[in-house]
Amino acid sequence: MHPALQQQLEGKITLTTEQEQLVNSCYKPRLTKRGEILLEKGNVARYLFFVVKGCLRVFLTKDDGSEWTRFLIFENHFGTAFPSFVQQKPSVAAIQSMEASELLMISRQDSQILMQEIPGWETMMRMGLELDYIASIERIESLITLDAKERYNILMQTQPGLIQRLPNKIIADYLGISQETLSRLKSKK
Amino acid sequence: MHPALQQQLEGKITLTTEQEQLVNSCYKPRLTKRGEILLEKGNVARYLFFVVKGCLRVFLTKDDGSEWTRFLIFENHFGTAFPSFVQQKPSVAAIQSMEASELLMISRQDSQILMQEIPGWETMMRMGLELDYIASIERIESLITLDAKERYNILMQTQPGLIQRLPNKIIADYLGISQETLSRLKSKK
DNA sequence: TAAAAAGATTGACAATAGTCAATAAATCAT
DNA sequence: ATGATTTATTGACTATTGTCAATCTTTTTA
Repeated sequence: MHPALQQQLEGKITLTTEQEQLVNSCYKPRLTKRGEILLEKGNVARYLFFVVKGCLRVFLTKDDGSEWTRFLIFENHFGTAFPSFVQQKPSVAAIQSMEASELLMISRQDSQILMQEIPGWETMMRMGLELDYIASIERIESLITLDAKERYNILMQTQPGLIQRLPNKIIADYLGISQETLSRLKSKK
Repeated sequence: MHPALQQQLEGKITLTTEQEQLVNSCYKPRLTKRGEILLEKGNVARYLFFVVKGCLRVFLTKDDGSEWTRFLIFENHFGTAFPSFVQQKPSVAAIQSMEASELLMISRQDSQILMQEIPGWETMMRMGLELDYIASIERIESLITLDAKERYNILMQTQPGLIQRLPNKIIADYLGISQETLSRLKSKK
């Protein structure tokens, strides 16, 4: 099993040899180039991605060409265009690799097989889901209660690496502001 | 079993008599008055609520007295101050009954007992969680991609009942705008 | 390394939304 | 019903953020 995945399971679940083989057969490795599109808007998100190395972004596009970053997925985290993946319907969001990345990917069907076949796997997934949901609740809170500057300050405190690693434009999208506004915030504070 | 809860389980899970008794012993009924506080900020959210009749709101308060509605929970939906409930830590949000309401409530511990004891219960919870998470992702999208007027129009299309039922102030909080702005949007469109 | 491309900053102005205050309307309780 | 309280609307002004354009900087690539 991939060591990064192994580490992810540590303390949460212990697998028999057969179970480990099943897990291995479900997760497919994938390498991406910087900028590579993993899912186009309008297609169904067939895979859940685990980022071993690199960074993905899930983003929205409008007809006028503007873009909005819905989520960023860093090392040792799972992510995908979630509504599309769960409901297996066309995605409104696209997924792009922000850096040359190393991924493990699993289909919805295989994910369900693991939940059925491996006792404790669904519990692990459910608990992961709870944490993702909590993170998204906290993002909603910051969007409705804070102004742009406060949101930026919090991001700097909680995810300083993110700011160094990604272009301004992406961070601005993620915060729900224009890149010019972000640029001005940075000089002000 | 309460018919509203029964209906909720329909098509998702079938219970034996013993299982049904276990479920019944876990869900406690509660009646609330309009305006009643079910959880104060700073306390741990011990219960997940199922709204049989009425409406709850989960809201944030700041020191200056301003309030923000994080979530609204209507008939036949589950909800609570989720981060606090899952992690059993003090809540930043409070919960209030917006109308005289009829609720069923279950503790985190009892919820876990049901997931352990009843095959399929955790799957049902996990799938419910997926849908809640999707709803929150869509709310994030609307907050970062749409302006106040667009958000209000969508709310009017998707939840017209909500607008008639709740005071302006609450809807404004929920949309992340001031009540004056909401009042102006309503006359404009 | 130089040219080209992409990204970041800054200025000027416009648009959106917030705040404070006054008034009007609706709801509640006696 | 009626006075009291809460809620909603409107006006005037302010603050925040967005847009467009120009310039500067960094990164890529040939």
